Amino acid sequence: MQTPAHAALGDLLSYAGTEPLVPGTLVRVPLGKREVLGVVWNEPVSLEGAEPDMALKPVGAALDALAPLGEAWRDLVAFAGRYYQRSIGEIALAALPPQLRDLTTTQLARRLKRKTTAGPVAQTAESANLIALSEEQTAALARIEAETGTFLLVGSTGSGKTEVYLRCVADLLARDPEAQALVMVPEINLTPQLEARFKARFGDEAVVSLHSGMTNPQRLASWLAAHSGVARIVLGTRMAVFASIPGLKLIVVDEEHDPSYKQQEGARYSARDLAVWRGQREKAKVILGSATPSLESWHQSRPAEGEDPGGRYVRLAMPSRIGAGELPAVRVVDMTQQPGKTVLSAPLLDAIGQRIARGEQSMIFLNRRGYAPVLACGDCGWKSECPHCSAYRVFHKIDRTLRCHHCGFTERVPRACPACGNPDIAPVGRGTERLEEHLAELFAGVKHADGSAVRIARIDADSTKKQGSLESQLAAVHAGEVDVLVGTQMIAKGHDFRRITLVAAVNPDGALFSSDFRAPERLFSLLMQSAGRAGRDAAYLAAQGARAEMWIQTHHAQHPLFMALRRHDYTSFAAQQLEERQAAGMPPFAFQALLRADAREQSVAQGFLNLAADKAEALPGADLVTRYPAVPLAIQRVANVERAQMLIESPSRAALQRLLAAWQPLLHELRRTPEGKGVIRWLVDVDPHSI
DNA sequence: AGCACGCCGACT
DNA sequence: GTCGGCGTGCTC
Repeated sequence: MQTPAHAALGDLLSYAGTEPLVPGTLVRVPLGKREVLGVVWNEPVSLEGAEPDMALKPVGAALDALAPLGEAWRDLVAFAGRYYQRSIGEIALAALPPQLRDLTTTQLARRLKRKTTAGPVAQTAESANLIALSEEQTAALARIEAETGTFLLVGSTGSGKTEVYLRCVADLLARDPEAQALVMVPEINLTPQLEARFKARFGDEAVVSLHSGMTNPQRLASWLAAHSGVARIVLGTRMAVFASIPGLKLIVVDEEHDPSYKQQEGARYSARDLAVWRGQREKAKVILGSATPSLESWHQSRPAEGEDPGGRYVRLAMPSRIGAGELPAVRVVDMTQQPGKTVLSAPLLDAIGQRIARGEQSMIFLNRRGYAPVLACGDCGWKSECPHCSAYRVFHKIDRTLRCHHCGFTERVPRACPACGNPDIAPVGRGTERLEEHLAELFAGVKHADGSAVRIARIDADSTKKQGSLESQLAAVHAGEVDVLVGTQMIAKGHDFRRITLVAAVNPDGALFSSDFRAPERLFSLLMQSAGRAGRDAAYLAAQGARAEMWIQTHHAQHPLFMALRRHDYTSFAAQQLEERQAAGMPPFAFQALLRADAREQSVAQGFLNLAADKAEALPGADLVTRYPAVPLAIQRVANVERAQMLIESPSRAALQRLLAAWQPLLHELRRTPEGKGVIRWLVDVDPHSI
């Protein structure tokens, strides 16, 4: 009998019981002074005749009103624990709804009584009059129906990927009355609209959501519905990959390239990768959908050629837009040809002005919140550094504060330079607030035909802090109450704005020469996705006689990334990136992990990592795994904690896994030695996203 | 992760 | 003289 556990606690704990319990049964067990939730993990072992080396505590009450968690689920949890170097207990506990932890057996029984029968999926109004599929959709659907395994559905924005998901789910549910489907999206913001679409098609009863924005009782209810089979469709964010879904036959991972699928704290799992594993384990089909797939998935779906045996995913292409205009024309403005300090180039301003005149909307991206990223003194060189982090505090003009985006440290803006008293301290660079202000000044004199003023709006993490404010701001845009929308990448995802005919990225150059080798991939995908926001409604475009445009302002107009973007050519961009990755021996041609350590002193953190690397020398798999020297993180200090990391890389995933598994106990041990003294925490990040 | 035990500063 | 700070250690 076993319980969940944490960190240094052995993976599984043993308890004594009088009745044999089926693996997967939820139980309450004593742990120290507390009673906690546990999951029976293995078949019970008889201790008759054997002398126990430790007094076992008795297992507590079983939550037997609930069906035991299935073997497939336990395998998934065990695999995730193994692969991402965490204890089974940590994964299992994170996978279960929090409320299950403090519910008594009787409370649970009461909740279960409410609803336990899976109703037939209702024929709803919408499903009666479906529009015809395009040829591409029909072809993709036919192959998904005919084949098994993992599919990579490559469809441009507006090609109707969601409709393909809906049809696959519909076919599955109609064919198999027990079957269930899991549909994942990268962000919470995207769940309401997807939920609405699925409920319109399949009825309210059949669909539940699972994401961290839900209250505990809601999560428990959804989880129970999935576990009992009542819910035929489970929608959710990355956490949903761990839901207990006994009838699972289909998994959809929408926008599979999205970095949000990778958990960035605790157990650092990739929900997309686990979805593929889970699909294989449970013989469920997996559909990975994207307009710009991750290079990993793209590589996995390569067609066989010559010696190359090809990838393991079936690649399905849907290049055409449906019911939407053609893809927007991409205009690249060479900022080296513009007057110095130009923020918005004349041709871009002109294009925005024309749209305002026609009553169309424009959207401008700037991936930087606040008014200015730095405040600086021209006399003494003082800059708005954060006293606790190796980063500048951002100037937020709205509430006159300097805010550190890393540790949250906030102060009122000083009246004069804190170092030399010079009253003339100035913002350097620009964020969304300043861009919004700039636009308002530029268009202050411009009026609509009816004499009303031009309306500029801003959507970013600051403007949407309040509950529901994102929704209301989006609604204002939909209602046509906004002419120009400024925002961070928050507005690049999802949302169909029918009247937006121009999208602009005003300063995307940062990612071109980033030290992170994935930065170009992310930028390309973000720009493609942004371009996809424009001209989504063909009828509107036709009525306006307009063509949608995507504008890029750059100092590197000849960069191959922009060249490919102009042609909407993901394929050649991916080919070029993969070639570079292969030449440099980087993912997907190699497998990586990061070992990270935090300490008060950088030298302590690095010392711990380097010593750990020495210890790894003798471990199995070490000869196939490269360990690089420990280095400080890009933002070295956050909240007065120094951070260091070490990259570990191997052409063999198995060798990397073997080494990490053997390393784990040594690392725990090392922390107890004098060298590990000052280490605040350490962690392993398998398949890290940013390095 | 909790929740103990355990040894040093400002309060009834 | 105690209340309480969080450093270190244990939980089948």
